[in-house]
Amino acid sequence: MQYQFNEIEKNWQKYWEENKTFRAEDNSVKPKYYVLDMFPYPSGAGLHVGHPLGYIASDVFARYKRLQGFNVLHPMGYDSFGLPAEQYAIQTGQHPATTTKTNIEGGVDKEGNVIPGYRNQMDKIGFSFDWDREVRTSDPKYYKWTQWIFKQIFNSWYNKASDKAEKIDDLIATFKAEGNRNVNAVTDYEDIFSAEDWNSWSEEEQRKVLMSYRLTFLSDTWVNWCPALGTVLANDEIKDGVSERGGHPVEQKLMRQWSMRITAYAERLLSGLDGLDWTDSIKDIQRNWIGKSEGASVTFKVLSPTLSKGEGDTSPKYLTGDPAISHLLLEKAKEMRANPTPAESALWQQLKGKKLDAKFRQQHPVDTFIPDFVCLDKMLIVEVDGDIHDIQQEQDQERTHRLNELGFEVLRFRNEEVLADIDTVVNKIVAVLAQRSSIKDGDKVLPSGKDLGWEIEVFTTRPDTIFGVSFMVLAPEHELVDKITTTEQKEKIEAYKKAASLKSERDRMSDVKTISGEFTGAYALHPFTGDKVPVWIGDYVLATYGTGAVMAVPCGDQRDWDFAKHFDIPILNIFKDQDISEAAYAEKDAIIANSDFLNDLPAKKAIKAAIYEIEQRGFGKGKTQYKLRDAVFSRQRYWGEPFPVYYKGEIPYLLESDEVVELPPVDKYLPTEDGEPPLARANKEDWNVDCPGDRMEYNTMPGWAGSSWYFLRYMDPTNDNEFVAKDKVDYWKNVDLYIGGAEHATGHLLYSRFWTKFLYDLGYIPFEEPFQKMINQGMIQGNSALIYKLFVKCNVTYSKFDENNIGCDTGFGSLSTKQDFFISVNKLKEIKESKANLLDLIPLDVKEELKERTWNNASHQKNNFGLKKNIGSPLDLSYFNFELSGDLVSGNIDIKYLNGDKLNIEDAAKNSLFHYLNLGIFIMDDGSLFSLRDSSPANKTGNFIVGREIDKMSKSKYNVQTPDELVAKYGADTLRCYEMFLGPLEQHKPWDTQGITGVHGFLKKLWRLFHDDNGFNVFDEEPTKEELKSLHKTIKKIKEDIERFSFNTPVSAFMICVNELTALKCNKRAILSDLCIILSPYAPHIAEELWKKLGNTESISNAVFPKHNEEYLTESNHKYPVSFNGKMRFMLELPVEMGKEDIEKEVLANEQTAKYLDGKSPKKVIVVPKKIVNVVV
RNA sequence: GCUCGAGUGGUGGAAUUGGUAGACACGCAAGACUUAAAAUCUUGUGUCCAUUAGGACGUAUGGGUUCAAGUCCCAUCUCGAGUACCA
Repeated sequence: MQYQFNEIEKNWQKYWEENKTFRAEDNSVKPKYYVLDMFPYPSGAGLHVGHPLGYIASDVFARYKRLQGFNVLHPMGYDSFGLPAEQYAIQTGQHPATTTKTNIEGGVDKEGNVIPGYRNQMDKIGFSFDWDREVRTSDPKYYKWTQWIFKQIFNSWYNKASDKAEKIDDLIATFKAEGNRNVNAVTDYEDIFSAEDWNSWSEEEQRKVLMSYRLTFLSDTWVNWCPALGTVLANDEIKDGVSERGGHPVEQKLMRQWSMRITAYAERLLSGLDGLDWTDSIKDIQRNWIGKSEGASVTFKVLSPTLSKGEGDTSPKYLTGDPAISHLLLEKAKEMRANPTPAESALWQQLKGKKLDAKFRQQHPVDTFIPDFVCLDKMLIVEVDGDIHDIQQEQDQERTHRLNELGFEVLRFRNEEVLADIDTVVNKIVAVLAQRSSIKDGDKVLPSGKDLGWEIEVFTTRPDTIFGVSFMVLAPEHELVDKITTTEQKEKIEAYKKAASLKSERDRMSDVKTISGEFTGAYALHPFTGDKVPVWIGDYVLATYGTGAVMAVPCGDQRDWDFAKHFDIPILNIFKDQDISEAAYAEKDAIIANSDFLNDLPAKKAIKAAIYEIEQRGFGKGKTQYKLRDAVFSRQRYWGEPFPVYYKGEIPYLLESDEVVELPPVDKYLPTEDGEPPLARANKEDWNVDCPGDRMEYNTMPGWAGSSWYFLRYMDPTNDNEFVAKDKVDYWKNVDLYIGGAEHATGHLLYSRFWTKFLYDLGYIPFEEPFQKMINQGMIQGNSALIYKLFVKCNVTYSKFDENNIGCDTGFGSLSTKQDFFISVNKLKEIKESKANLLDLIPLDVKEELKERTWNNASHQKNNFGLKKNIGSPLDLSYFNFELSGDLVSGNIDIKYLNGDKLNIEDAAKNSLFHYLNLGIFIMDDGSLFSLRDSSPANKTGNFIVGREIDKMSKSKYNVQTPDELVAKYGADTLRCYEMFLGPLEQHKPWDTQGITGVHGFLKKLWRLFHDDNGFNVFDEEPTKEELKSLHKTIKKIKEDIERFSFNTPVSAFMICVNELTALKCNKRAILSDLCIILSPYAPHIAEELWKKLGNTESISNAVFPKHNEEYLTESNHKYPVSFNGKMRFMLELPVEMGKEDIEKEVLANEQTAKYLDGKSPKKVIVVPKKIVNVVV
């Protein structure tokens, strides 16, 4: 009786659907288990054999868990918003909803192509999905809740104090009551405001401030703009500088965008990884992406250009007022001098005319102020304050602070003090003057001028190396560059900036080797030593990371070292006993030297000490920095979730109603002429909601919005009141096993962790991580078929010279053969190996014909020259020259025309895509020629072998293998077992159908165990010991293998078991029943069929996975491999319970032992009971 | 460059904690059945030497630890993935 897999599989698939066999119960006494596959995007191309690989593995596991008594949730749905459907809509004008539906449910597209439909394809493979829970992200019933989550995020801020997201209402209450002074939030808002400030602001102003706190916010951001796709892309959607989808160029553009403040979660996203059962590689990728670095931020003061020249400007400057307002200041000063207070007047009498050995000026403008008295040489300011100063102390403080920054010391006296005891006042001034050095004495004193007060803030992970700083480098885009550059360097700096800006992102990335930079002419002050440090610009410093500036430590950083060497900047060595003459020493294990208070400390301690000291002295602080950027959340696209947002002017508001905002109809899926996103084409009345403002939001959400929370919706897919009911999410909790590709490491897998943590913070779900255990299935690669074509050309060159040897006519022409030549790949190899010319493959008469034709073709020149064919050389006066050449090109051919590596030429040529095969001559593997036009197929002698290449499986390579064909030919059970049998799930492997016959044969063999020629043939006899051993050995192995997610080895185990039982001619019910159960996760259809034939009425998925019985596995004897010096020589069967000494005796007594001892006596005998014996000679 | 992973027959791969390397399957070869083909079945199949008996060599390469290494350690090479001037 034959194994009719097609019929069996159809019947059981129908049975499962009708009986809802795989429905998951929301409330069950059974323990829960949640098995999830990554969300598929339903493309028109349908599934290829690579897609179901993960689904089969998860299905095996889900079915196994059911047999183990778990209530299993194993759902499937579609991430159905996305770019391809929209691109297709733009091309064909069809609504993406229509094509998406066809891609899922099957049908015929506009061009008449049959679309199989994801659902139909999956059904054919016999998955145990609970289809009642299917979700589609593009369904308004689904995206209603995506919008709802967006609203929650909009209405939240991140409280660093509690380290979680909180409601924005609480923050507003705080602002109202006490301003933001005590708020510790993740925000880009830098100012401090009071409750009064807040309450005095308009709603618009308040909303602007709140925008800086919300976890999703609108801001002008530099984004990756892809002109070809007409939208922005997230960092993870770009690979190698081009868009991941389509490979289009990407440029930087400043746009007003929604962003998600994922950076608030950077630390938790990082630390959360530790508890996850994911591969190290994925964790590493995420760690890398988050990019945490700890260190310090340090501020360097910059010297003014005058001093920076090197020699310094030592003469005190007379004009110290802000040049921008100098005329105002001078006028005011004159006015004040004319009307001094009595105290001012009294003091001036003591100070004027160098009475104190220092020249004082009265009412002299400095910066934007007019202090009462100034000594420019000693940079001392003396102020005499009246009563008015009692109520403006804050302003005075600020003024003093500013003047201090400029290098001035400020002495303040009160009116009464001066009038009461002027001598004491003067003495004080004299004392201070004596302490201060003259500006002429050194160049470290900052001269006055508006150009001061500049600072360079840098971030460093190695504050311990701060004494090794010998220069600083700014990114060419750094805002200080223009200000600090000296006039001498201006031209060079401008040229460098221009060159750097012209370099594209890709150039900058690819050209990391070239060292370039330019000196600004300015110097910074080392905060510890006070040394002058030259400030350079260089494009190895990125404007977008950190502060866009670095303190360069050439001895400890290779890039700084390279830069210093290249520009001949001194390299200070601050490491004890380290040679830095050839390269920088970047390891953190060195001892610090030449570094003041850091000397003799190991790096780790030195880092702490340095940060402490930096903080103490107030020019920096310890800081942690992340590479992770806030995630851009707007797409200028149609086919995505609309935002529940409208605008009044420029201010966005959330729609208050809970109603879903549906995608409005539009006339075209293209941007408007003003460059607005497609949704701008919809009028206000086209939307299903009332827009209370000026307009709706025109952007849509990115692809990752819907997929960031879909695993929650499966728990409660039809709930109209909540995104998921509390009791359901409390029961199902997070995903126990997640199977999918590793390509989402920095996208979906990071974003869904972010949203999960957010929903957890707000108390909606009871867990913080969405996917506890994850397995990344490897890619199944396509095995492309290549056909090689040789173009044969005859090139002719000719030259004619006149009597004076001057060329008067030259030319070039070429003709090719009438037919192309296709070459069997083995012939190509032969030629290559023998290093012969490819043209040797071409028949002589063809080459002669081509030369002849080329000669005739050149008739005009020929007659003109009066020359014969093939004569002449460049030395002759006039000549023709012929040359044959061959160009080898390869093209892909559809793998369905292959039998092994042999091409079925006749069938392939019938396909319009490969019509060119009709025009060619095939050089077969035996060297014979074949042409579809000239010879009949019967005359064909050899075979035509194609080249093979491992590629990504894709339509354009004609190497796609669909599961449907294989299911039709071998059945779903065979496909399932074969895909698992191919190798470890995680590994990448090329697809090859050759081995599938072996797996198919195994299922046929299984079928024959239950049947003979007359039909079903199973008896109730008592099983033998061997039969029980074979079965229980297999039960044990299957359980162990599945539980450690080794999906390939069980298939071998089943084969071994079936082979053994076949050899034993076992047809006993007790054995075969259990075999059916353990096989059912892999081959569910045949298992169900045989289970039914065994007399069971319920589905095998309700059966219980049998427990193996150790008793059947233990044997009385063990076959010991006996080794001599580790080399296995013979086997010796001994009783299991025999002790070590007895085994040793037995082995040494054995006659074969004598042979291997070769007369020597054994030094030592190692006996491992039930394992091995090793004799050391 | 850095990080992670992997290198086992002609091929996919197995060997779970150091204990018989190459299970299972493909492919190939020979044979059986058949008019023939397909299907099916049987046998063989790491490499080399040897008629056999048997032996030598073998898990990318070179060292090491061990009674014993595909497995552990060190160095090197190759391939794959991620990332890329991240301070």
